[in-house]
Amino acid sequence: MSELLKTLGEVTESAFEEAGFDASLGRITVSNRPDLCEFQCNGAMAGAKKYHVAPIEIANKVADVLQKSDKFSSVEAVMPGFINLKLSSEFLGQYVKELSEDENLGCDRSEKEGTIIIDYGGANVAKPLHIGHLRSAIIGESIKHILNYNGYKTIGDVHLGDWGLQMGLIIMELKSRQPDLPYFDDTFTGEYPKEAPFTISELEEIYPKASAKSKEDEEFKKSAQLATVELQNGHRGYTAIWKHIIDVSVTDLKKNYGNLAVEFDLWKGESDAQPYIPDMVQAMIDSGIAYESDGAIVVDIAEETDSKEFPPCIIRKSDGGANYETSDLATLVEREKLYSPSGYVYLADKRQELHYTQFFRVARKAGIVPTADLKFIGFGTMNGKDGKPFKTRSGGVMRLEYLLDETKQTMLEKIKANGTMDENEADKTAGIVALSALKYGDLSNQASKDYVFDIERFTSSEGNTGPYLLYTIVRIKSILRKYEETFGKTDCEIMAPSSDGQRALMLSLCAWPETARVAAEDLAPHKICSYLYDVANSFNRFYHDTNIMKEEDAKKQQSYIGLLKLARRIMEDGISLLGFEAPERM
RNA sequence: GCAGCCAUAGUCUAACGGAUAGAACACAGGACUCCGACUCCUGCAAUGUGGGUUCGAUUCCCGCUGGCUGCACCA
Repeated sequence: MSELLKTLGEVTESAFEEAGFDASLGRITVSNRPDLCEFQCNGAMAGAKKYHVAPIEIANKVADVLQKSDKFSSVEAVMPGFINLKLSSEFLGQYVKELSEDENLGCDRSEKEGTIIIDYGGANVAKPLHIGHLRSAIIGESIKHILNYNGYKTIGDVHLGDWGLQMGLIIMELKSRQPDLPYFDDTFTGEYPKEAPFTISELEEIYPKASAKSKEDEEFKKSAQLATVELQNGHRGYTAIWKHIIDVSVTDLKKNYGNLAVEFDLWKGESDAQPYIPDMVQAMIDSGIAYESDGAIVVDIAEETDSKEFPPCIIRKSDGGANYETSDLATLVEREKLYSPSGYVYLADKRQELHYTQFFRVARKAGIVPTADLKFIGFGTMNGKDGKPFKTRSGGVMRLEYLLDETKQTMLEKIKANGTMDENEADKTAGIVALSALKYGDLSNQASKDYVFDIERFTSSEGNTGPYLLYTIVRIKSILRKYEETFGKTDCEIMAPSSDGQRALMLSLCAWPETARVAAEDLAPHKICSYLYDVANSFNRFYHDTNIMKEEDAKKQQSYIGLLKLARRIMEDGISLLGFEAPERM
C-alpha cells in the first residue's frame, strides 16, 4: 500500500492537471492549521507566477475538480490560495483498516540495493566507556535500526582505538610491575599463557597511571614509544600482551554496550587497517596526488569553491608513522575491499568535522572510495545543568556505567514510591524504563545540537519523555489484555471513526509509513521521537474520552480494539527504532 | 587573525519559503477518580538586532551583537 500523503497527492496532482495546471503543483502536506483542515495544498500560490493568474483562481478551479473525489469530505479554496482538505470518514477508516492488515504497517521495507557501513563506536581499548561515547552509540544504533527497518542492509563497526602509544604505555607499565612475565623474556620461545596477566579493572587502573608517568618521566615515555614501534613491527611478546589487552577490553566493552542495548556487527579496530597503509601511501605518491612537505607526505585537498583555506592533508607523518587520517583512510581501503559498501555513515563529535571533510576529500581524490556515499553526522555535546560538558560531581569524566546506574536508581525509586511491584520486577522494569529515559532524552534532540542532561526531566513520565511513551504503550497493552480476558478473543475490524478523538488518532497513525521513510532518508531519529510523542498524545486524548471496555456497541468496540492494536504495533516498532522496548507493566 | 556552527516563551525544544510559529516543563485555573493512577481540557508566554530578496521569511542573502568550535604531523 502507498503512503497516505502519496495516495492523496496523486488525487490533487491529477486535479491540477485536469484544471489545466502542472501536476507537480499538487503536492499536499499535513495541515499546520488543524482547526481549518486536515491536509493542505499550497500549489496554487506557487503556480500564480507561472500562469499569471491570481492564486485563488487556480485554487478555485482545482477545488472544483477535487469536489468529485470520494476521498475528501470537504474541499475549500481559501484566500490567498490555499486548498483546504478534510478526509472522508469512510476513506480514512478504510485506509487505517488496510494499514492494520499490512504486515509492514504500510512501510516500504523491501530490500534496498547496497550496504551501508555505520562507524559509531570509537571506544578505546583499556579505557572505560565514558559519556563521550554515549551519543555516538545511541544515535548510531538508532540510525542502524531505522535503516534496517526501511530495507537497507547495514554493517555497524565499533572501530576500536586499539593502536598507538597507549599500547606501548600499558606494556611498559606492566613490565615495570611484573618484569618476570614471559612476554618480556626475549629468549622465551614457548607458548604464552592463555590467561591475561590482568583483569579489566587492573587494566583500567594501569593505563591512566602509565599515561601520567609518561608525562613526568621522559625515560619511561621513550621506552613506551619504543615498545609501540616494536609492537607494530610484530614483537612476539608484546603482540601476545596486546592480544590479551584486546580480549579483556572487548569482553568488557561488549558487556557495557550490551547494557545500552547497542550491538556491533564488527569489532574491528585501527590495527586492522595497518597492513593497508604502505601500499595506500605509495599508490598516492605514484599517482602524483601525494607529495612531500616538511618531511611529511601530504595531499592537497583545497577546492575552488572553498570559502576558506584547507591545508593539505597529512597522510604520513615526517617520522614515517601513521596519524588519524592515515588510519581512517586505510580503514576505508579495507572496507572497500571486504564489503564494497554503497555508503558510509560516520558518527562523531561535531568538533571533528574538519577532519572528516579532509579525509573524505582525500578518499575521493585518491579513488579509494570512488562512488560510495560518504556522510558525517556530527553530534553536539551532552551538557550538565550548568550548560557545560557533563561532569561528575568531582569534576571528572563520568563513566557510562555510572550514568546508567544513576538513571536506573532514580527510576527504581519512582517505581517503588507508587508501585505494588515486587523487588525483582521493579528492578527489571527500572532498567528498561531508565534506558528509554536516557535514549529518548538524547534522540529527541537533533543530533547536531548540544543538550542538557536532566535526569529528573528524562525520567519523568509526564511530558515529552521515554517513560511517557512506555507508559502509554503499557496502558494499551493492559486494555488489550483486559479485553481478551473478558471476551476471550481479540477479533477486530476497524471502521470509520465515530468521534473526533478517534479520528485524530487515526490520522496520526496514518503518518507512520512516511515518518519511517523520512527518518531514514534524513538519518534523523528525532523525527521518530516527535512522531511517537504525537501518537501517544492522540491516543491518550482518545482514551480519555472513550471508555473502550464499557462500549456497548460491539462493532464499535471491535473497531476500537483494532485501532489500539495498530497503535501498539506502531509504537512498539517506533521505540525499537530508537533502541529500547516497553515492559509489560510499569 | 581566518573559517565554520548556533541563537525561538522563564526553562527545554519543533517547524519542504506558506495561514494565527507547534509542543513539553514550570506557572494559574478546571475535568476525570476511570479500561492502569504519571490521563485530559483551558489559560499565560517566544523567532537576538538592522537591512535585502519575495505576494509571503524562524527558514534564503548581507551587516551587527552574543555564544560555541576548528585551524597540518594528537586521536
